[in-house]
Amino acid sequence: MRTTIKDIAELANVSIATVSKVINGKDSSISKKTREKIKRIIEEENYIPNSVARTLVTKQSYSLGMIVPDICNPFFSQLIRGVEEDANKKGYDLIITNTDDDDEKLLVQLELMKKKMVDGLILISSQNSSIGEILDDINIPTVLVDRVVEHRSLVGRVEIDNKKGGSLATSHLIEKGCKKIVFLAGDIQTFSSYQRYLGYKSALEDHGLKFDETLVEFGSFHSEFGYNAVLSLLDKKCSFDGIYASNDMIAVGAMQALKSCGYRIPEDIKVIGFDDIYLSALVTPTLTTIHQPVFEMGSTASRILIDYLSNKTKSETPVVCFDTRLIERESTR
Amino acid sequence: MRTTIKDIAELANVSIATVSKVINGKDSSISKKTREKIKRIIEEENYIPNSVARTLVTKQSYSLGMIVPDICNPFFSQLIRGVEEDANKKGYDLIITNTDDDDEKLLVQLELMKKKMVDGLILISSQNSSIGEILDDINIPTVLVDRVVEHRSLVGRVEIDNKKGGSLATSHLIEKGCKKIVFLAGDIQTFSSYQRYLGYKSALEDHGLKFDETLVEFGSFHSEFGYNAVLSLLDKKCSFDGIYASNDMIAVGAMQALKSCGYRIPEDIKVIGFDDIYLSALVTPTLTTIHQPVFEMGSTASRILIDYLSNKTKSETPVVCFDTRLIERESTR
DNA sequence: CTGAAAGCGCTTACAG
DNA sequence: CTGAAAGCGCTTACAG
Repeated sequence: MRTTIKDIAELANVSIATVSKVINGKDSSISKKTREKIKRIIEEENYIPNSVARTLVTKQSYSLGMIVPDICNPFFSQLIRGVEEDANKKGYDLIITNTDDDDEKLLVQLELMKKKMVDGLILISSQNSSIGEILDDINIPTVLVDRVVEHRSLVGRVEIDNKKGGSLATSHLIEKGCKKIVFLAGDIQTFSSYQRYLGYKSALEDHGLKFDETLVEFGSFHSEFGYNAVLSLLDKKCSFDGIYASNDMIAVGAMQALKSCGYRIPEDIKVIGFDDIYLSALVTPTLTTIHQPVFEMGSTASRILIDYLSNKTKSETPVVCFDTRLIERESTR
Repeated sequence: MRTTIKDIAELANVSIATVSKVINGKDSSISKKTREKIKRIIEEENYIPNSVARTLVTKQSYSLGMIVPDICNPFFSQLIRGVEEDANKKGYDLIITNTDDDDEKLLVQLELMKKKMVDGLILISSQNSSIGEILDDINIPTVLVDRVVEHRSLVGRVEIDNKKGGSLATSHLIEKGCKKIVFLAGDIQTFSSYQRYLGYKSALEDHGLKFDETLVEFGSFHSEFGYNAVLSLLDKKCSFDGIYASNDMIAVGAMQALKSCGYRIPEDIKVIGFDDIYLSALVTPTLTTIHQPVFEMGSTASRILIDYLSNKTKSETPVVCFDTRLIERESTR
């Protein structure tokens, strides 16, 4: 049987209340002698307090839930690292789940977070209109990253200016001489992707280029989509000289397809991505992209959430918007 | 205030015992009428049972702990996906932490798992001699992936034949004409890396090549190590015509360094990795590597663990050893 | 068919 | 300086 507070109390000939006080450092009133005796016994017995019991009475689990679309996308694994960095430092741990952009899964996972009594939630969800209501029901303090869903337990948002980033990317291709720029949108239902799409359109307009909807492809955020979309465009004899992808995974898939069809990057077709995952510096040619400070975004999300949990003063909901910047690499040089 | 079982009981005019029974499907003795009434009220109130309270009494949390070195390495994020696939299907969720190969962190995380009452553990730890004792203390049913640490709560292992894989990789380079093969070992303290090292040595011997310790570099499992190790070897005017890296991240870093110094892959120097993470098919040239069925390894680890938790019959500790195979790509063609 | 009561391992307000 | 007691939200053996 596992050692409990009762065992420690018996061994020390004190009450469990006294043991509890020294465990929690509320021992200013406890004599030095008993305090040290209890500490010694805890040490000897390798006693680890049961935080499940503790959570039940204090209503604080010191766990945060983190729900991401896909842990295998380096953008999200880095984001997790950022959250972890801040949260662990403050004594919180993380329960992480993947939605695969599936709202059914999201719902199950939100209920899981409720069951497990997480103190707060860091969420990169879908944007479906029903999500707001569900979050209202669940009612756990939530920080959104790169998403916008209004609901009553929202305590902060961390984001970048996706429209500006999209415009930056598109303008860069135009300045490099591209006239017919494909946009690989990924899932346009996603807030950030839609904003990047708007940025694409506005940059075209700013430079006097006509928007051509046959140059836009919709799909998911994986490299397979980029690969297949490019093949399908080439198959349709669509001609283009630049590709702007909504994230780096898509861009990398697109580059693969181009190379397999004998196109040279950047000579024949230039490619730009979005996110600046480490992968983009490792592929050949290295990928020009829009950098997001992803680690910092994660730690900021955690900081906002834990600040809220510590103060419970629901002041203005903070929205932190990070700057993006263009990282020019070989794929557009 | 959150809805509790007491609220539901009051609304239904029954005792909490009765509500508990219908929640848990132990309602064969409950009249259809009360059962349906209770279900309706649960629905109406959006009642989600508090699993923290449940865990405290049943001693089952339906959570598994999973401790990996680095969630950002695609090998581990894929492994997590494999575990998740099996575990979620069976009603278990995951608490995931990163050790960064730091034993201090590992210790804290093991205590966390104990505190949180996880039912079992899937562990990719370091191999330090003290870990066995610590695991004895912690005493949570554990499945090890790609590691060997004897302890009393070990319930299974999932692995590959790393020595054979290492030999396969090295032999491939030799058959492709390499005479001086560098081994980028990563952290040789790691069981799998050491086995891969033994495979390297034995393949050299089998082919009548002399082992040369100046061709072996030790470090970590990141691309930075591969990059720096190659630069340092070149700096020392060390000559070589093949590189075998202990994982793909290292190999990719090594390729970068080679390319930046003007070497052609595979014409001047051939490169082979280990793991077959998705990245290896995306870099240029594409990377020859030793494939591990990582997703399946994850789901198998989960299956073994949950089987044990369901039966508690500690029969023979199962050890599942998966086959590896060579994936030939451009980097050795 | 239903419920009262004990108990899981803790914390905390209160009494002495 | 220390402890008895109530309570957190559940489950379960038992009684009726």
